[in-house]
Amino acid sequence: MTESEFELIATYFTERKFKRGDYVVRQGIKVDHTFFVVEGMMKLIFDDESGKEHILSFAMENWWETDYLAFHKRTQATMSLKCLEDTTVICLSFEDYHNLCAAVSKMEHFFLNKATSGHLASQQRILSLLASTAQERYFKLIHNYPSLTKRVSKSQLASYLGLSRETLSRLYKGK
Amino acid sequence: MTESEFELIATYFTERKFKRGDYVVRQGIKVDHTFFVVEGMMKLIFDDESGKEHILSFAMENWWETDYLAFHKRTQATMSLKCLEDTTVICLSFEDYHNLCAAVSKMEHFFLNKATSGHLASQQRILSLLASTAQERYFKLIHNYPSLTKRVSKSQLASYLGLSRETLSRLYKGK
DNA sequence: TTTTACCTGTGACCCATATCACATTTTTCA
DNA sequence: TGAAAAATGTGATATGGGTCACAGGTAAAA
Repeated sequence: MTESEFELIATYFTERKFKRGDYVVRQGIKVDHTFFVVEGMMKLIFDDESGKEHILSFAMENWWETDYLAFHKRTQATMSLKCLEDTTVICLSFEDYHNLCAAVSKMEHFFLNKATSGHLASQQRILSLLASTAQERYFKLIHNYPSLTKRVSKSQLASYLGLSRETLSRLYKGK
Repeated sequence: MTESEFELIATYFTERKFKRGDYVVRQGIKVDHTFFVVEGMMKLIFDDESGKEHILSFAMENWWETDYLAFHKRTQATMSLKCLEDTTVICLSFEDYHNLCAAVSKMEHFFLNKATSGHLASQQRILSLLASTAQERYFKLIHNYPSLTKRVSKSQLASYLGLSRETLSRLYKGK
């Protein structure tokens, strides 16, 4: 990517800073942007009717995240994006996302790669939900993302894995 | 899309026909192609150590499917793609996939859309595995894909939903 | 530094779903 | 068309993981 391409691309972006606990996207509110994490960490969550929170993903440095369904369908969020740490993001609006793809085919290629690997990762997660026990899923997670387990609480991990914090706590007796 | 674009694109594709029960991709064998379903139906499955089959997706007409992880990483399949009906597919090799994207930016755009919607669908499925009961998942499925439930057996649906066929059978007493 | 909120572990008990076993019906294809 | 294979329903029983409850620990914020 050349200097001039980089400068062009930079004009599409806006930087914003959030505090731990802040919502970047909130359930019920229209989603106009997708966000790139420069520094910090967020979680993409769904709060169900019973008040339970489910974690769809953790977004760390260099990840793009938003409520993609709402972003692409131009609707209200059904999920929220909440900061687990003070976080700096770069914002890209829906319009600019498409303008950028049209203007710079390298960016379209880049987003294709992102979408593909996102799809792959989700598929692997579905597989582990279908085929693995709670224990296997937990050990696979700490094996594949050791840094994650150092940055988030056990309760958060439990919610990501789809189990109760009590059950997670019982999985590593003496481990 | 113009006539000449269409003709160019067509040169990248090869048609193949398979019988019900045939494997299009087989666990352990290198994956060189992605497949577009012209007619028929396939399932993407993972067979675990205990011999249990898990269904990752059903590929019906107009869907692209393969073991994407193996396809993109240029490795052996960890999943299989098996025909549920006699099926006609169009094959696109890894090389041609990239050549085509580079040659025809509309195709790259098209694949970006596919990957994005694939990612969205997977995310919704993860959410339903995390947040919904077996019953809710089953009723959501027949609501969202009524045609699917008419083409595949209950055991296959159970496997897709991540539950035993016995449990599925007990979910619709009087329904 | 103190207060307050959040996080973690653990026991007791419960329930949704799995497993096993068997009978019956439906579909496939030779 | 007839035999073999696959799909389905249903009872009995087992179990992984959830829920509730409480206590002690750790971190954040005023």
